[in-house]
Amino acid sequence: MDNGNQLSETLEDYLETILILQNEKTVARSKDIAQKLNIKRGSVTGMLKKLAEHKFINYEPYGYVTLTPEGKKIALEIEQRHIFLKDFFFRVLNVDEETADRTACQIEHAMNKQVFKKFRDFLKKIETCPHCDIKPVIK
Amino acid sequence: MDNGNQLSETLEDYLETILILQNEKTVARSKDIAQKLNIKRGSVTGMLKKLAEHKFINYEPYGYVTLTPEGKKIALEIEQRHIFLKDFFFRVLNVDEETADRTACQIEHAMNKQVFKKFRDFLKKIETCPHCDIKPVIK
DNA sequence: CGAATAAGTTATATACGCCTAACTTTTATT
DNA sequence: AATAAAAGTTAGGCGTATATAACTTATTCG
Repeated sequence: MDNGNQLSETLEDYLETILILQNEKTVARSKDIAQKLNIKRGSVTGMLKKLAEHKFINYEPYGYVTLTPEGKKIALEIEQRHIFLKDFFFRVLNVDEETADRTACQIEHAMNKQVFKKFRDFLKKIETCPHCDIKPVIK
Repeated sequence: MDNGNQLSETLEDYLETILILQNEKTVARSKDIAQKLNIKRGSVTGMLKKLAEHKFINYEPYGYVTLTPEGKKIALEIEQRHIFLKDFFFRVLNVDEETADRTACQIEHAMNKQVFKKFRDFLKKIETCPHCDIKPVIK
């Protein structure tokens, strides 16, 4: 079925994870990707190949994984949504951190750019309201 | 993998659809479920069996499908979230209706009861704020 | 350096949810 | 009632994403 060039949630999660690992430890390793995503090492390889086919990552067998500019763009987008949404659930709605994180992780794929922007703008607007007294969402 | 008795998004969608069809046409038929979910008739049968195994629906081959009390409870829950979320995206955030609906359809599965309640209470609170002047979300 | 360990890969298998096509049952038509 | 059409089912297949286990390559350390 034609997915309109749209990445699956799973592949988006891989890109996000690779970005986080790059930031945390300078390089993303297969083992660490597996650990973050809570899957086995063996399952990672095939996905990396798929991401490489789409030119979202640079991948050499037994080598380190890095994001291409295109991959990084997507990863940053997803990461930004994740951070914002988690913060909203955690700080504003007062959901426990683990649930906030898990919920953000799913919703970040469901909101497209347009919807996310509108949601962010909406919260920006009301967070300054003295009457509502909303705890600020970290930008 | 143990899913902790948690229904998949897909099965939740089936329950929601069956509920909607019951309301629209008094009975849910395989053909209409397929149409609503945008899948083929042949794909529905297996899922109905699965839902019947879980005791979420009453299912007899070639018969009508009805929700069990347990199934209805879940369906109502999901439907409620859908209506609320769609309305939020459509009326409050001013997202186009089709996108609002599609986004709600995904997020309704991602927010658990606790998170959804907090989100609803949050919006209830700010929608009354004269300063913010939020268009009301229909209850 | 060379053996042991760690990391990565490959092949095979499984679960899920969909499709298609052929078949069966039910319903409608005359 | 007979037959055609509609609805439902079944069997087999596919794509995605995962697991396991055996194997290969890299790294570490005595």
